[in-house]
Amino acid sequence: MARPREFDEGAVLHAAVLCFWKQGYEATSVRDLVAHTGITAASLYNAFGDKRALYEKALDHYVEESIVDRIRRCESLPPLRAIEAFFEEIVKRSLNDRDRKGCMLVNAALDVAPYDPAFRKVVAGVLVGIEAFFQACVRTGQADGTITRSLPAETLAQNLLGVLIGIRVLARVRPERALLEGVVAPALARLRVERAEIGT
Amino acid sequence: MARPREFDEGAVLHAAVLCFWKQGYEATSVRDLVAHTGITAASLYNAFGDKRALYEKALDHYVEESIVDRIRRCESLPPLRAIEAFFEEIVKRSLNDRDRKGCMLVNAALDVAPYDPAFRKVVAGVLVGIEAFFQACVRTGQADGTITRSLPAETLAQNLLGVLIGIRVLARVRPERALLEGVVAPALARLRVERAEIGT
DNA sequence: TTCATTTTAGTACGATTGCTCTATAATGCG
DNA sequence: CGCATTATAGAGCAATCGTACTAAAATGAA
Repeated sequence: MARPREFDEGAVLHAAVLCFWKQGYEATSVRDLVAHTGITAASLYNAFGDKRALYEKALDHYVEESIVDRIRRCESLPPLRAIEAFFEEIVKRSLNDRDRKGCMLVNAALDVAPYDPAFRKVVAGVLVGIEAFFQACVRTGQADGTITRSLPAETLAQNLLGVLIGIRVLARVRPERALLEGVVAPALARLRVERAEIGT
Repeated sequence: MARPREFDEGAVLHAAVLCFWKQGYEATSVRDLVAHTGITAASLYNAFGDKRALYEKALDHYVEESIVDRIRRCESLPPLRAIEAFFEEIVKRSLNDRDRKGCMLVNAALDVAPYDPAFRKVVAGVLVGIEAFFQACVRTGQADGTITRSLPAETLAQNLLGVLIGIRVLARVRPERALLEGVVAPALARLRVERAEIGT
């Protein structure tokens, strides 16, 4: 047939994720990518298309192995616990994030989404998925009495999504444990059933 | 003495704000700035220094006339009402933001702050100021009984800051009224005193 | 008026950008 | 073994980047 590839596609994609994640789309040059992936520009263009196409694949890769995976790990827990575990992991990751990369998806929301309708759709779609995860948790919790019914599940889920994004942005500027936990605490406290609510 | 300036410094700064706000720091070229401010590159460098210095002045300008001004307008209201009015304005502005510029400060938090310690300090400082505004409102409201005492003022203020940033980011990708109002609603509902709490 | 000083205008510089081209290398099929 | 096909290597392209430079223009002081 033809000459075989000398690089591992997954490894190259992972390296590309790191570049785009750390520096953003515009600030990452094709030469950066060449240096960090270890393959030449020709191979890169041949295998992934242009810079934009590579970014798209890198973002997909990130979403799949970071966000989708986290949701999968959490959604088997009891509903309230799932939401708590989700945020615990987010706060922990944000505080261990030494070079303050934040979340690549949230970065993409301000970096590429506003200037490219296709990217906006991708980012919006993933955010809808996260919101759906929260909403499913809340709905289940409301049914079994572990989560408050004082507000609709949609509304509570939307609030959780907003808080999540807020933490991810805030952590890149003020990565302080007390602050991040302070942002989360009222959102979680709000989910728990009030004493006055029990039995209604 | 010497030849006088032919341009209005404030007008030029305003045009520069629009450029950086709409496109971000990297994506705005000096030629863009020249085109939109109406002055030449030489005048620009002479009056404001390099691109980075101009961005810094533009960000200051934005913060002063957009954020500081909003806080000033709200802080004369009753505490709970001040917070409500603040978020009402944010949601309204986000929905009227046809080209999805979002908030220049929040944009700066992901655009320049992570890569420039000086900018990070500026952004962090303004965020601390917003948090202080929320905290002052909550504290006053807790004192006069209009805001819940079930959580510390610091924590509630931190949550409000996170929600604020979340809305600003979310609005650039999914500028839907129901979503933005859904993000805010639980945060505000949380502030109000519960029936069970009255008289404690 | 002459001078010192600053702004303006336009051009141009070196560096970097995303991307392409040509040439060579490596494979399986017939 | 050729042959078709794809991958790799590295140089190089036009465009754009931030910035600097030179020359002309406009002022108040002397």
